[in-house]
Amino acid sequence: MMSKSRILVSANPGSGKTEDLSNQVSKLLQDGVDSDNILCLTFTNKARDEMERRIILKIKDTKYKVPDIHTFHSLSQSIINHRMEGGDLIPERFLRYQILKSLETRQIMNYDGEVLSKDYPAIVNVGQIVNAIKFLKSFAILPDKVHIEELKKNVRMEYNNGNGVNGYTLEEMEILCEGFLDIFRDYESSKNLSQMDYNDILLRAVNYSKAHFNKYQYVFVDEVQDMSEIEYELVKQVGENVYAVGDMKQAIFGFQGGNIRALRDMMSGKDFEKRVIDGTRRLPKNVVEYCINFYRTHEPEELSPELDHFRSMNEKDGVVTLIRLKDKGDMIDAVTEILNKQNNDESVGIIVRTNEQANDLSDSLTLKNISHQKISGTKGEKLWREEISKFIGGIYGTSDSIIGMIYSIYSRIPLYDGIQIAERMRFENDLKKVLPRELIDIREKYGNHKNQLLQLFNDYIIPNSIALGESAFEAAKDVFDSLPMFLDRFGTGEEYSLASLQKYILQENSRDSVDEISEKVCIITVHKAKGLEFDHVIYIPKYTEKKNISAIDLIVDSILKSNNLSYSRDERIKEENRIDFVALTRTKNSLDIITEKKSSTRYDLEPCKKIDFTTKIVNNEFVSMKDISDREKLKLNFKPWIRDYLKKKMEKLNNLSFTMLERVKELDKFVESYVLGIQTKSSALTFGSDIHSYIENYIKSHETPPIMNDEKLTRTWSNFISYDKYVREIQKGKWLGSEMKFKQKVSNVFPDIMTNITVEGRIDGLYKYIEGNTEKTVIVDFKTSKKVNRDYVNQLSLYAKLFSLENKIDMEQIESEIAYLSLRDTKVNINRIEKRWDRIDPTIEMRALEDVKKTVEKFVNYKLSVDSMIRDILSVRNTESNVFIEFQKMLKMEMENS
DNA sequence: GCAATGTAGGTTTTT
DNA sequence: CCTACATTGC
Repeated sequence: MMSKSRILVSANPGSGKTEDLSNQVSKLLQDGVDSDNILCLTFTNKARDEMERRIILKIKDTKYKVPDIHTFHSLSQSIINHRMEGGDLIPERFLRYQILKSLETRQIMNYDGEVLSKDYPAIVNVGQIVNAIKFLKSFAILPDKVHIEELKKNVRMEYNNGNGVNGYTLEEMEILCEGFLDIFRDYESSKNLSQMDYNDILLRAVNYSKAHFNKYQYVFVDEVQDMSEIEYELVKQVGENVYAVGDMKQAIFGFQGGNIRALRDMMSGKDFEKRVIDGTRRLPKNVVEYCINFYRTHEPEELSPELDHFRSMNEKDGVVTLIRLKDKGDMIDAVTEILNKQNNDESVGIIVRTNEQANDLSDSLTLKNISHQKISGTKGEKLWREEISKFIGGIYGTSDSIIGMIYSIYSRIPLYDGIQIAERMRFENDLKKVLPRELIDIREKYGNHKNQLLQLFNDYIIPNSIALGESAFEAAKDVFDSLPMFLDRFGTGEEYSLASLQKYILQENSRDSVDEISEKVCIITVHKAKGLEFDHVIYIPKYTEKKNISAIDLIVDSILKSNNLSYSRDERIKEENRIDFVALTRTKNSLDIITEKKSSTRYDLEPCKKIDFTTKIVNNEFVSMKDISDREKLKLNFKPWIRDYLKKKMEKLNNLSFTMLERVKELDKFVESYVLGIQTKSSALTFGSDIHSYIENYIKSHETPPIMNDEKLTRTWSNFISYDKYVREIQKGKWLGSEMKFKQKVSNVFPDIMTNITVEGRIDGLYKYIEGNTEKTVIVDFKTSKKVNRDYVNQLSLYAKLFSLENKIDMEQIESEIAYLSLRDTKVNINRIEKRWDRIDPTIEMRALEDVKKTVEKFVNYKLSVDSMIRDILSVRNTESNVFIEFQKMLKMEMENS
């Protein structure tokens, strides 16, 4: 083989890449090359095992030793170990937590930790930054290679060319650039010498092998199209002769640094001898034709000479079917119908684009009793981490967090008992009198979260997780494994707190998946399906055309650019085509593509059969695995109580507040706060109440607040001072009071609502001024919200009405004003906190009062007819509250069984 | 016909 | 989280 030292083999899907590699290896051995001089490299452990299996098969009857077969990471690890520089792999949770901490303490964004941990794509969040850091490091870019002025210049250029980021001003972006660099630095310096992330392993190996490392004579690389810049570097350093096999059309790991540029260079340059493997054994004729057509249609510019060699050596014709759904909800029925037609002995791969799709589909198939396997991602464990966090919160915390713990699944308290306990806790200070004995014991025994945390996991959380099922156990074990590193790093000093521990626990982690395919029907993402084949494939794509670049992507692109590297937006679109190509080429027989009709044109190519599918069954309600098992359990001892409880609870609620009214519009929150008694306090709330009490003291007794060392507090306060100036000097007004409570009968406020309940409001500030000959009274509500919100008008309209009734002043003489003291109209914290005061227009105010009236009516109706409330509770979707879901589920069952 | 309300979507993929 | 667009209600 090695007439020339570097060979690049282009191999179409199913053409026998691994087979070719193992053949070449055994040929070398037969030619007398020593095993020790040969190295095989793969990307995944799975591929490594497969390669080993094939080679052993080839040489099993010979005297040859199996050569080194490594993944890129295991090779790197062995190089590092060789240099006595071994280290610990840092859990990704650590990485994420570190980033969250930097984002928060440096106040880079105008959001608090909870929001920054979620993946709202419009907001620069932890997930985006993790990806960015990993991506940059795959190009060997560390903070010292980020030149801030260059970076900003590139960003400015994009903005000047009209390629800015939606929702971010140039000013924000420039500040964000600095923020990103700070976070990157924080992250790198947070690790000690022995701690490494995946990219550190490669980076260190490259550096060490540069110094000196015994080269292998021959290096074989599988899936060469997925190689990142540093992996390419490593190959060049460890091997003299290179035999690389890959397929550019299957490069789908660009997000991970998979660098098509390296492959393009190899293909176009003269360093490598180019070869192509002929034919495909896997794919039947029609599928091959379809796939060629697909690639040529969507990538007309791409030179892919190996496509001319993409010929089926499979005697079957095969068939491609495009199933066009009228409605997205029909998908499960389409899948079911296809599965029902399958031969039970043959394997079916249901290939999806995202883990979320995989989870949803798997749950639906379970509901239909269709046995299958889901090769899962790691994102399904969020719920369990939340439950662990809530439980720990109550074990180590006080008051409100104990109520949270009572409702957590780990307390093992049934919902009914939980409600009773939460109720009693409001009047009873002695926990021993209300909490179950076991929880009291746990609080006492493991009461110190610094020292007994791991023991608590050992003794209680992990055993209980086992009882809760596999995914609960996986989640708990995963959290447990990553705790020592947290305690070691952050467990000392002032920054250690229950809150920081909970933040750490709530972060996602990525783990190696070890799933082997064992079922005939298998749900799998495209990326995991790479390298696999099935008798039949059902592909459910999720293709989205529109691509607005995100803030963090622009920064990453600009950093690459200033390092003379590039990963263009075009490349992102091309990768999407390749992802489809990989999915389409996994089948040995038939290929079914299921897509919504409106987005089907992309796949409407010859040769394919087209079917328009509409389901006969209408009901496609989402129910999760957990629901099913719980339901079964609950049916065993079922005693209806929720309806009565809700009724009683509603009967007791006889005094409305504005917050309560707001919650009526979001019943999940209403149930949480007023039925279950769970009060959540956010940092925004603390901030708001601090400011409000400063203002109260100032208005009532001219007290000035204590020295503030918080930027946001200081600026907000200074905004209040300018408002005060405006009131006294411009309006010539006089403060009359602050924090004044008013209470009225609802039937006084809204005469056509027949009820005995009352409504209450608290006015933040009140002043009067003279206009012409009339005295005007202004009621003021101070807001520390980031944004102007038109709902506030409703609140003020109600308060104005309450005030006019209480003081028998005509509504005409009352004006209301919203004073925003802490407006931040940007996503990035540009260190500016704006102010504005809105005098409310009387006509708008009247309309707003009508709005309030509707909500009050709704509330009164709920009190009168608990069944109408139940109906609405049952129709709530998309809630984030686990307890509410539990409540809803129980209620539903109760209603169905009564 | 317009306002109020609901909901999708903003990629996402993983050694 | 925030916006844009679709659907529903009066």
